Amino acid sequence: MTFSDLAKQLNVSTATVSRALSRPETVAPATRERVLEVVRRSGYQMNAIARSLRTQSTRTIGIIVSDIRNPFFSAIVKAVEDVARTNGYSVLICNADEDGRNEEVALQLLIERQVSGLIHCSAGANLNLLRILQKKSIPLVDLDRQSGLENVDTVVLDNQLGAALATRHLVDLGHKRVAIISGPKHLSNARTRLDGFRKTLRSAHIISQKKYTEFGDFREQSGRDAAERLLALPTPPSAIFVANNEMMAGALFAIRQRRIKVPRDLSLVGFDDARWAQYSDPPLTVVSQPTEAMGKKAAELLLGRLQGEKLANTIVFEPQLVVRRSTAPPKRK
Amino acid sequence: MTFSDLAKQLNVSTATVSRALSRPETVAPATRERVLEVVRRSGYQMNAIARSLRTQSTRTIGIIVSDIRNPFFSAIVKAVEDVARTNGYSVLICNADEDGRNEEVALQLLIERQVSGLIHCSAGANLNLLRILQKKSIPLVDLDRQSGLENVDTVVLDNQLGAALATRHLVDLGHKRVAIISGPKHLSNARTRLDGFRKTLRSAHIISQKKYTEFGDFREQSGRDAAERLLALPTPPSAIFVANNEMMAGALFAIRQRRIKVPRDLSLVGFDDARWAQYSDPPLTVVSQPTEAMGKKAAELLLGRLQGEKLANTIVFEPQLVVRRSTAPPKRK
DNA sequence: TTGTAAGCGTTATCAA
DNA sequence: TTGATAACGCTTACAA
Repeated sequence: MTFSDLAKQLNVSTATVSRALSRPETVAPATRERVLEVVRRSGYQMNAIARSLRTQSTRTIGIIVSDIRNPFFSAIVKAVEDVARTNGYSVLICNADEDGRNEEVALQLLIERQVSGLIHCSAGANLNLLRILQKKSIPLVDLDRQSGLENVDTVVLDNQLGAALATRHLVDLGHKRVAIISGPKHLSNARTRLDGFRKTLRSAHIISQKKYTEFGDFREQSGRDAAERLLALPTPPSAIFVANNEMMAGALFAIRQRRIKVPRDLSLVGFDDARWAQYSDPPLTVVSQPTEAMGKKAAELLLGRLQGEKLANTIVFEPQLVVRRSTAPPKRK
Repeated sequence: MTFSDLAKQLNVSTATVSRALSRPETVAPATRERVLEVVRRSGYQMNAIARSLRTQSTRTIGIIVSDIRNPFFSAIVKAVEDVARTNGYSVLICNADEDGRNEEVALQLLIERQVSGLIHCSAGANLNLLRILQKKSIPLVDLDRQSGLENVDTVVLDNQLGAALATRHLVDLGHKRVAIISGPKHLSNARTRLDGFRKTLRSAHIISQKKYTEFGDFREQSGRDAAERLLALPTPPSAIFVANNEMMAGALFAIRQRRIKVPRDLSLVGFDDARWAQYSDPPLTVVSQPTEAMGKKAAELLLGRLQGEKLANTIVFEPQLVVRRSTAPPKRK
């Protein structure tokens, strides 16, 4: 059923039907009622595709996440979908699985589908593709990870501070052999965390040793592998800072396999307070970030842009250290 | 940039451009190359909205989940997105948050956006809206929860068996005071689990007592409340079967607050093996379900339908009991 | 206040 | 093999 069917039935023009539905105040009360009544009775459903083509607006926001199974990103998606839906927008979701090629495909797709805006929280995207967005003046917000584009709204955590909080805590407990399982070098958030870690050690006059610096890819398996290597060292670290929750899950696996007691033999600080961190054995000390708030903010910035806001904003959220029971002073030798 | 711009530049008609891109074999090799070359150089991006309007096909699949933060659903979404993307489909995601009204809004939205098909894993939807889908012959697959519609593809777990496995395990350990924290009565999966629980108790000649049957809404808070009530009983249960992972998280919270020792004072079996279940203290005994496989299957059934498959399939997956350390024989009095 | 008609960017039919 | 043109279902000048 289309407007023209309805129009025939009502003996009015399609324009009137359209107006009655989209801008009711521009239609005489009597006709308006007549139209709306028939629309209700017939169960007519607007064709949003046709409308989008005509208005050049899909009211759809795209989101690319790097790993939808990571609770950090589910929380983001939830928040984004929430503000989208309540503002009459829909969400096209793409999962890059921490893989740059998937991300390119996704980006391509979203551009073709004419999304009104994009929330981007994924890997080292193809900058050229992202620039296409800008050329088409499709607003973009970088979330959690910075693409490096100019004049882009950005929502991030103060990762440097987060890492510093974690490291400081370890240092204050008396740890000297402090290791890090960092994220991949091409991601801004990983780099900043590593940076905060190093600076804090330096300011405590501890030399951050190369053998205590491992790199993963933010996924579980890599955390496990990195932990294995660390634990196999002749003098293994007495504390590890793991730079995201997925790698922490992997690290825990390795640690349990070796029957290492946390925190007696090894202190552990994680990044991002996934729910399981508090249920874990022992409950994990972590740097927590306000995930839902970040997602919400990102969506709001995007909507703001779509409503004409000119300037790009950068919002920095504050991490918090949540001390639980995976950290303790090091064993004396 | 549009076909007509390209056409002008190339001195061909828009029809030729369209053909060169969509059905290259229908165009003379020479012109084809010429067209493709210009398309590449100009960085032209197809407008999928216009195409959708003309072809009456959006190649978009909608998914309504009841709680995206629940790892069960993130796994589903991941799997669905995966097979969608590799088949040239996009995914419009809606999060109902276990709320029927949100679900209606979402459904409305997805219909207007002309999704090619819908994967439905949410609450007791409005059957009338779902019927609209059928009238428009938009294929629908029920995942995890059955809507009650006829001739609909369905992917479910054998919930009855799952609950039986869990209950049997408890009974075999010698528990007589076995409680359940069930999901809401209006959800098919909740009902079936409760059913399996009751039948198993009966077959073990244990009367399932009303005071040991609590209902939640599959969300964390309700699990916590239900556990509180159970634990406040004059003779509390010696074992609880919690019918989903979110409510388990809540229950755990209540249990820890009361400093009840699991499994010494209380045995616990959960439903769905979220990752945290194995990291929990103690690691949780759970009924596990092959979540990703279920999501994948659902997407495949949907694509099958879109490719012309006539008959509705029902696929039933098998749960497995994973025994960890939250269950033990009851304390002797 | 309403109607007419053009137009959004594709695809598909038909003719050349 | 290619081109002219209608059509998909809406919105919006502009005219009546």
